[in-house]
Amino acid sequence: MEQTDTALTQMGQLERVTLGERAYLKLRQLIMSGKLAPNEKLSLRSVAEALGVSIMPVREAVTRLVAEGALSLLPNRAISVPLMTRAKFEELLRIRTEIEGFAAAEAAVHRTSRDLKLILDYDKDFRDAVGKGDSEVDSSLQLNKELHFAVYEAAGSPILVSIIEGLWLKVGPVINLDLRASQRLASGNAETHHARLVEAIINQDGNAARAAVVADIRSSGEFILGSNQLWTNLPEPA
Amino acid sequence: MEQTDTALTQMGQLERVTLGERAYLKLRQLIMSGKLAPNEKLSLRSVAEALGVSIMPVREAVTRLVAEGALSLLPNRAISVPLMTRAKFEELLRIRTEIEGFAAAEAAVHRTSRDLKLILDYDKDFRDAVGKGDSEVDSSLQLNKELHFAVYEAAGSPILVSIIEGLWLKVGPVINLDLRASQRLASGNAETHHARLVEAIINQDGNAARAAVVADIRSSGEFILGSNQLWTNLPEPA
DNA sequence: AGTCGTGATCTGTGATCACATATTAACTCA
DNA sequence: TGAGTTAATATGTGATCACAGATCACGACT
Repeated sequence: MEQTDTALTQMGQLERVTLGERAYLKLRQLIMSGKLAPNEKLSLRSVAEALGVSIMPVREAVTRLVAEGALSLLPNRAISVPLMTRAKFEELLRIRTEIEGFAAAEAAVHRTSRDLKLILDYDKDFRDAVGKGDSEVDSSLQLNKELHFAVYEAAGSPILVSIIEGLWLKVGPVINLDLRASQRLASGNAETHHARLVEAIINQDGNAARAAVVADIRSSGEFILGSNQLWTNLPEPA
Repeated sequence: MEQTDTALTQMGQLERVTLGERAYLKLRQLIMSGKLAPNEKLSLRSVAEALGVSIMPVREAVTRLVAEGALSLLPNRAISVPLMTRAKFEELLRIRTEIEGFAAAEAAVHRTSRDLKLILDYDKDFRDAVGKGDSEVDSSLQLNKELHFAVYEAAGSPILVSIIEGLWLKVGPVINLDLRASQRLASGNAETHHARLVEAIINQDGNAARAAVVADIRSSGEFILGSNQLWTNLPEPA
């Protein structure tokens, strides 16, 4: 079974992406970027038709997303984007500060120079996008996400990253729906927090990195808590 | 829409458990309790036959478990219980101490008297089961789990609990497979840590609760790291 | 008008079929 | 005896069918 290190052994397996996986990624992206509004309902068949596949792959994707809490399966057999309550949002905020703070601290300590370079790049891209103003809100939100995850990846713990992805998936719709409306108010703080975060990671200062991430999360969280009166009392849509 | 409070309004919805859900719970329990050994392979059709259903519910269950990392989908189209490496086990240990420690601290602060009563009950049951010796290893492991989760539930954060469930699901096979062999060595420490944990929760001392849980996790973790040479280098079975 | 039944339509769930691909068995040839 | 090849079996993935239950629209009756 042993082989000399030929080109064959290095070729790497060509990835098999099933339709279910692609449907999952597509829906996931839609949800996380806020393209699907909370309480929006969707059906297997309509999504399947939109994606040009049968309902089977969609079933698989929806099953996963429901298991992760990114979609909700109402007792009436209806699939919907779960609507956020103030209490749940605050719960997520508490958990995120703890876990993402931990990840940032680990990242600061364990980062490689490669990690650092990536983080610096994303930070620069983010500042550029924000500088361009409202025309780049979508991409600046995207870059904000990529910067955060570049940091979390640097912690060298895939499991931790996947946990955080799950949290962002839950909080994604509200964050993006809200911040897209008025990005400017929050982005000013974001740049400050990001600067502190990057500096902490450069200095490999775990506590400072944690503090910066916590402040960033709290800042955007409080902004949304203050600006959005919608989901405070919204049991049912009109 | 408003109704007087008649028997109809109190009846409560009768829960709808799909076959897929039941298959998921069954497999999940098997995995978490170590009944399925790491690297054990299983097929949709064989599981379906064992459960007396078609493969559809099994597909759904397996899909979820794979998404949670509790099962692994090999590139050869084979479903297997993922085998643990030393590095991954240590990674899980680090994450668990952080997250479960946080949950315990929150629990100590936010617990109600109802929560406390439940925790005390489970603690007593656990000590009883351990006292009965090796005949009760399975139930003492089960009670250990229930005690831990009674604590985590007391934090009042369902999302946090589900995250921890995911971690136990990943770490379950190894833990149970190993501890079942020689429960006695670890349980002595466990009782000590549990006692400290319970006391901290009584006193609503968050830091002490966190320290106790962290010590408990580290203790059992190091026991397994020391006793089990298996998965250090086990790329393939015979 | 307001309420209740009734039919049509749409929903998720489960079973079955179809298929490309892996795994294994048997076999051939050296 | 052993390597290479072929036939057979088993696998996950995807599509389609069947069905119970939910939703909605329309109409009848009070």
